[in-house]
Amino acid sequence: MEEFAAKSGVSRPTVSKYFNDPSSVRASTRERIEAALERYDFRPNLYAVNQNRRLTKNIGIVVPNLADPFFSELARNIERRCIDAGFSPTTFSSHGSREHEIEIMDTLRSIRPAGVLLAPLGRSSDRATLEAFCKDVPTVLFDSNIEGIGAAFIGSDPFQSIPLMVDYLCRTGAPPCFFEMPPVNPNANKRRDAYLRAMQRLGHTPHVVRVEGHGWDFEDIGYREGLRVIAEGGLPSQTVLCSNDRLAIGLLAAAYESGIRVGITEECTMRIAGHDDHPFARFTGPSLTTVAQDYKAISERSVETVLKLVEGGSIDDSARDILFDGHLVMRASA
Amino acid sequence: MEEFAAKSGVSRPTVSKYFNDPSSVRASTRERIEAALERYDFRPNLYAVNQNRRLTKNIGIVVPNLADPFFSELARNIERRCIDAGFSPTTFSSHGSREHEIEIMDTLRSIRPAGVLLAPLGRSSDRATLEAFCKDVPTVLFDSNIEGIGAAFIGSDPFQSIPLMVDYLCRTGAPPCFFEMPPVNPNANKRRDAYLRAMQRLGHTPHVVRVEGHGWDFEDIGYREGLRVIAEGGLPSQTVLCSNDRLAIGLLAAAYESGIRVGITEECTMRIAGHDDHPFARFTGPSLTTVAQDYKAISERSVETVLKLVEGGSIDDSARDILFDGHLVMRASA
DNA sequence: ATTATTTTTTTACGCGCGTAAAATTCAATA
DNA sequence: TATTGAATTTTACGCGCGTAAAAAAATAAT
Repeated sequence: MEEFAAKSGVSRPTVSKYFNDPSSVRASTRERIEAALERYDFRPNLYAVNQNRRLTKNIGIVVPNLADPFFSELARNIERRCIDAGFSPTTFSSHGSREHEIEIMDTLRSIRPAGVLLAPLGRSSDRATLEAFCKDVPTVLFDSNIEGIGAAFIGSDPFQSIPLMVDYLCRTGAPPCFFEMPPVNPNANKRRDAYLRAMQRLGHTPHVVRVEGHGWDFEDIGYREGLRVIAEGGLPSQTVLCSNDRLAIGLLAAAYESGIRVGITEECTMRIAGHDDHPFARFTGPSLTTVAQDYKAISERSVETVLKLVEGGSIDDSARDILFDGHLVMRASA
Repeated sequence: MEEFAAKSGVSRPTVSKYFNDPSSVRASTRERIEAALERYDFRPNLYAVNQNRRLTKNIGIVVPNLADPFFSELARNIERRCIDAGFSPTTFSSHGSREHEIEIMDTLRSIRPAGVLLAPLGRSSDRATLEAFCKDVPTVLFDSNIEGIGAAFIGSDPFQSIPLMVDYLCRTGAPPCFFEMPPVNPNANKRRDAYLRAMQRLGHTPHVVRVEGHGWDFEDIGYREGLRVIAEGGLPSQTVLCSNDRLAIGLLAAAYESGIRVGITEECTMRIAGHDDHPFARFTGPSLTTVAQDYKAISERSVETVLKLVEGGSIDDSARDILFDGHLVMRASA
């Protein structure tokens, strides 16, 4: 930087200032630096910069499972917004495991992030670890909430989205049963509760089909348990609302294999709906009717919130928990 | 570290040495450091470490599209192996765009990686950029090759895997046509060529169905163009070998929507096969018959190779291009 | 007990930059 | 032209560590 400053005819601290904020130097100075930049393509050493800055420009993003296209899309969206705001996002995946999540918190500390966007595992999370982390680093939770942790939470409102789907299903055919696996996070519980409430409000008897399974191979659980439940004739209703799209995708596969026609048309004997609008939901056979989460709003608000924290702002209570509405995506399966 | 060294009763350089390789200090010294570590949980500042090391322990991983579970799995596998070898992997996704790929190369330079594992976009890649990069940083290509770039290439052998599938399809029914989109990388071309060759060898007339479409939304292309081709009755054979699984997933959706029964059983009028054993291929309706790439072997060898380069080894010609065999995964669709 | 070897300590330097305070220059205003 | 305030430069310091060379200490071999 010393050399480069000489080449551009300004002092080193001025160059340093330029790289931290080009608009903070006089226009004529800026031109000189940028002219030199063309010729020598100098760039500050990332490690030296981060070692000396009071606060890095790093933003950590943590999702429970990057192999899930839902989180992959969400993470990508968030990354882009961070970059546009002049920050350096780094995404981590907990791979559905508590140990990984803890490991990531440790790694995060070592990169000294200005802020973190965390979609926690949920039930598998180690509360103490996350709590300690959030005390040290400005952290915003998204997708899945853990009470009392993080400066804010941004997600979807199951008590809006689930009734939306239940209403639709009841209006267009038999009232749905609810297909779920042991909950991995609070969302799953809330979705079930929202289902129960919505059914009761409409005067229908709710039926929850809880199948076995653990881990994050949701499709596999939906498929295996779907095969079993169908074979045993154990579905209390031929309209099935699944706790999430991935489970629904598995159940669709099971139905297909069992020779059951799924869909809204006359000749079909079963209806299956999901929740989330998973990127693959368009390409199942039949295409999956679902409730779309508002990716855009969630990622936008999450980044906004964490950046506000980073810049020293505080979150007032009205913005602590933000829940966005989902919207119905009607396709062929229900 | 100064303080911590005092607490553990050894000198700072000794502590530094310990963190670089715990086995490089005497056992008694090591115990004293680790005892102190329990009480004070000190950890070296990542940025200071990386600024001063001749070579960082960073490994860059670049894939064309992390939203594709195929690459997501591959990347995860590679990451784990890097960590186990004592390195710090960071994964980047080009998101299917040339600009992103170039941007990533730039970012990579700034983290001064010891080595890089690169699955290039292929045709959209900027050759000059990659070439320049590989000259500066030990780089191993995987999945998709670009002639003359990188120290080695690790991938699958389409001239083994495609004939495997073609043989199977011909043996069990009508010879397949080949369903492809404009190739995004050399793999796609090689797969088509391998198909042509395999058909000729078996004495059948090959038919390539090339549909329009660009970008990395393969399912969408398979679906939209599938619908069109089916409606126009344009498939030269009712057995279709798709260039990759994602295209096949789209085509399956199109067939379903067109009321065509796909599968190997009597009542089915169409067979569809894919290539890659995409994580979702098990859950399509019907489940997708495909050729599995050897994830494990590819990731293992890729990491081995780049680490060898990093540690100063050189790659002899016999290891420059490594192609692993795929294996047939027979499911319901063909 | 002496020598040879390994490990550790001491000493010293430098990595490439951020940052703070004081001194200086500059452009715009009065 | 004098004044003022902002922008810049100068000066100086420190971040937290790696690393090299020489000196000292501990261990192993003779």
